[in-house]
Amino acid sequence: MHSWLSLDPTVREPLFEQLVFRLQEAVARGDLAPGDRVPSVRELAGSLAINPNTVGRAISELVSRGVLVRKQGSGCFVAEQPRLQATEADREALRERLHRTCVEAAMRGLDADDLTQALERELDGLFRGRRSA
Amino acid sequence: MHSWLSLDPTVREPLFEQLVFRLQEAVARGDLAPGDRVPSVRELAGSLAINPNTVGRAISELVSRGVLVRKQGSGCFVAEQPRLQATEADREALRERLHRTCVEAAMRGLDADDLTQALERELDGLFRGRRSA
DNA sequence: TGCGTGTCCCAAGTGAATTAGGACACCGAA
DNA sequence: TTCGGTGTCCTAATTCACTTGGGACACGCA
Repeated sequence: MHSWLSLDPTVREPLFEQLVFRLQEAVARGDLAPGDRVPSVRELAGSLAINPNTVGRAISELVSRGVLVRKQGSGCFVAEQPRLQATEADREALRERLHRTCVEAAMRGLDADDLTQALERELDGLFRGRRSA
Repeated sequence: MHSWLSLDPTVREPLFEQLVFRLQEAVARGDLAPGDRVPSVRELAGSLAINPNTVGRAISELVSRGVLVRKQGSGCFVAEQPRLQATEADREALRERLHRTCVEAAMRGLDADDLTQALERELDGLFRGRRSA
């Protein structure tokens, strides 16, 4: 179960951040649809062999982002209606992230075409059939 | 001096990684051209108010990436000839980074067009006049 | 009522990052 | 040659986030 989840303890990225990303990835890909119930904190902790507190921290992060909602006594669920519109802070964060990606890529011999093509492929895999307008 | 440098101690990103990126950014923008001398370890440490060892670590990272070269007794310089071609590992790292960026963006209400446009703007600012082929 | 759920708290261990101080080898100019 | 500036390396100590372990409480549902 939870085959869409797997954490790497050897990487420097904190476990809770890895879990945050994995859960977002599952939602983005549709493995977890709006309204779906997320495995319980203790269940996730058991199958991932990590501490329930660490799972709870990841869940809290996603709740604060509006990706998940909590129901005291019942469990956590994927938000029924995903974020409608991004904030200016979100767009600024995206710019900063892409800026870093471009600089790192340029220093490793990659050019503009490499970046454009790589992004296109990623978008094809993720937004297939949901491209806006 | 060194107006192209500024570190933020409040952010969780390690100082030496921030410095690595800032130096790469300076090279990518042309603030530091191939052959230019980088301020000395002790000078940089002084103006940034950080430990010389931390600066040395950042320099070492860039030397191992081929961005800088060291000259014992003279100083560090921007490599005369930048990386010619990227390795497969570089491309894989780029894919992974873009994948994360796309998932994060999707969870915040941004769509494919937002990503494409943001990348285009970034490339315009960075690769202006150097687009390949 | 009872069980499973999320939530919260506190203490301890672990590891990376950073600092501090010192020492050495090399280059170039006086 | 001498000397100052440079990169390089080492060790110790500090700081802080992450993670764990254990326990406790409130809530919802059968």
